[in-house]
Amino acid sequence: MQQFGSLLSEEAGRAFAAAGYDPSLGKVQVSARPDLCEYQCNGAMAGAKQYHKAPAVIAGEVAAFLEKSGAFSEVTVVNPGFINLCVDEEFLKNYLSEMAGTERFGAAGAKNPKTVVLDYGGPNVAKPLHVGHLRSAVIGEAIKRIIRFHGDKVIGDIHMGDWGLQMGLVITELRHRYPELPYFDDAFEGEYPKEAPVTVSELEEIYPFASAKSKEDADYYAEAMENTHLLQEGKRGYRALWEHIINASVTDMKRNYDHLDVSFDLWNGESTVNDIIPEMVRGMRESGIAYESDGALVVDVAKPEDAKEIPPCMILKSDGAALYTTTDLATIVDREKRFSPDEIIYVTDKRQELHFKQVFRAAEKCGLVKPGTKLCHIGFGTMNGRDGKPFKTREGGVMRLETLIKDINDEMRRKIQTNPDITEKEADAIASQVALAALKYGDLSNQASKDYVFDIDRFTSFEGNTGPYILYTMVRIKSILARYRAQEGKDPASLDIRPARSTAEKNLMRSIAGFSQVMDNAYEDLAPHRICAYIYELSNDFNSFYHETRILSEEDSDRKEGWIALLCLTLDILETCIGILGFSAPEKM
RNA sequence: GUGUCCGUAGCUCAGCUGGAUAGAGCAACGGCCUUCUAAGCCGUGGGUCGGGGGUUCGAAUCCCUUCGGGCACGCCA
Repeated sequence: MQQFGSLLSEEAGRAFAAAGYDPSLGKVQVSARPDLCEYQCNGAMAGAKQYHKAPAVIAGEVAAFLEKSGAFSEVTVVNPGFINLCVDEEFLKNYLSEMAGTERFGAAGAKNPKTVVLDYGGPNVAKPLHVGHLRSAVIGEAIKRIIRFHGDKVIGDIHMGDWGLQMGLVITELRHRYPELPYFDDAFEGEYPKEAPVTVSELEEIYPFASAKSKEDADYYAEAMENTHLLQEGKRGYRALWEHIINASVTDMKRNYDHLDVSFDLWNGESTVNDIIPEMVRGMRESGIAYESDGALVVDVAKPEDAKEIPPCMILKSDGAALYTTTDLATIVDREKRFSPDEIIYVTDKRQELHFKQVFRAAEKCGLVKPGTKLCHIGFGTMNGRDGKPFKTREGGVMRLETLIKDINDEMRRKIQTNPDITEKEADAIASQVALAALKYGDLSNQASKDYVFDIDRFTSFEGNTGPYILYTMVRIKSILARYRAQEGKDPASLDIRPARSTAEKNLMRSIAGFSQVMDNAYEDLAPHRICAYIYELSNDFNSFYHETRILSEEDSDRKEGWIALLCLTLDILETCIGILGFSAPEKM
């Protein structure tokens, strides 16, 4: 089914055509002046030049036809040539009824479903998840669901950092601390222990320690480089140790991502593609695209139209070792081979923009993807503290994701417990549910590409444009529907909406009608914040309607049923939207 | 230095494919609970859209310029 806006535009287009003008002028949009009208069409002004006529004259001629269309209850022409419109209540009602009975509430959906690989998350093995990993997970998950809702096939890949110097550092430090372990005994030929020699929390301590040490101690650094190399070459003991580290780390990651309701289809990492690097590099060399420069192997990716010359994409270091770029390119090869995707989308910090530009150009130039494959980087901004600087703990350190989530949960539990209807037992589950909404909505309601200020007090507030406010609205609706079911014994979903009788009711209905357009826009721009803005507006419209309407005590059962049906649809839309954003609503809060 | 993104109310943010009087929330102030969750609703005050130029009937939105800030810029990831 069609978008409501385009349905109205089509009506207006017909009127323009009937009056002898280009139908494409009949673009109808939501009015910027709600005090004057509900929708507006500015086509008369746009067409004035083309037809050498005063806009008001054109508007007048078109309006005469619009009045007959049946879609509008009011058509007025205002200088210099605005056509102001109110939608017909019956027309609106019919649209909502159709929505209620249509899959995805009439959102268009993919005509030719694409296959998309979504690369997000990007945690590093042996390093604790910290707040810097939050945005990729939250935004990536929402984008995955937006694309999936649209009907495309999405494969979400966590793309772990499990293969670089960091692994060499950890192994080096372990070797220093526990030289007696069989992994470090080159003569050892037996089976390595099943149990990991270190715990996750120990790993988390080891990495920063080793990293710091490598910066001061050149010999240590060289040793780590060597060990990285040996690992990548496949040294048996190191591989076994590495497996332990991966397993311990992944288990821990899964737990963290579960708490965020973020899940991945693939748990691949940089190591996944290690074995295909040599062949890829050989191909690049043989084609002559990759060449030696200062001892390193590079691919030129500069284009004449660039404002600034882009440095070549480095494939191999002068010592022959692979880099971040190398594994990213090999990952593209792997994805192409396994999924032949139409599009690969990366959700990472925006500071990696240049890196991805280089990788994408190199991939295209070397033919690693089939022509026409879209490679897209969605760069997000930094999460800052209230001082506007990158978010830190009070002591100035990096805050662990777990700590952050716990803080929000605690704060939310404190608030939830003030509701006397909620038992201590229920409070925990409800608190973490609402806390997740607060956290995700706080992030997603901002434009992804911009930096944003993380303010726990603001996000967990139940007032204003917050996750909890949206959930509260939904809880109110749920509560009414539950009471209705109990009182009348009828299924609210079986009822039909009636034409609006008040402004607030009509506003709510008009907001609902805008759903598919919002979803399409969010999909086009891969912009979760549009969905946030939409549900906030929808919630406001509902709350206004709610306030002036006593639903359950309404005597006129016809009206009451219409309202219940409207509530049902409102809730369904909200559920769908927050589901896409990646959180859910409790029954009470 | 070069490139790039950003600058909108005291604070946090929308709006940017050009359209009427630039919108929310927080904070401030004033109303509304014997009635479906007042975690709400209704209202008031608050702005040279960083500055300057240009294009246009019309600019927060497009172009140029300038100031201020973030970020990136071959052997890290």
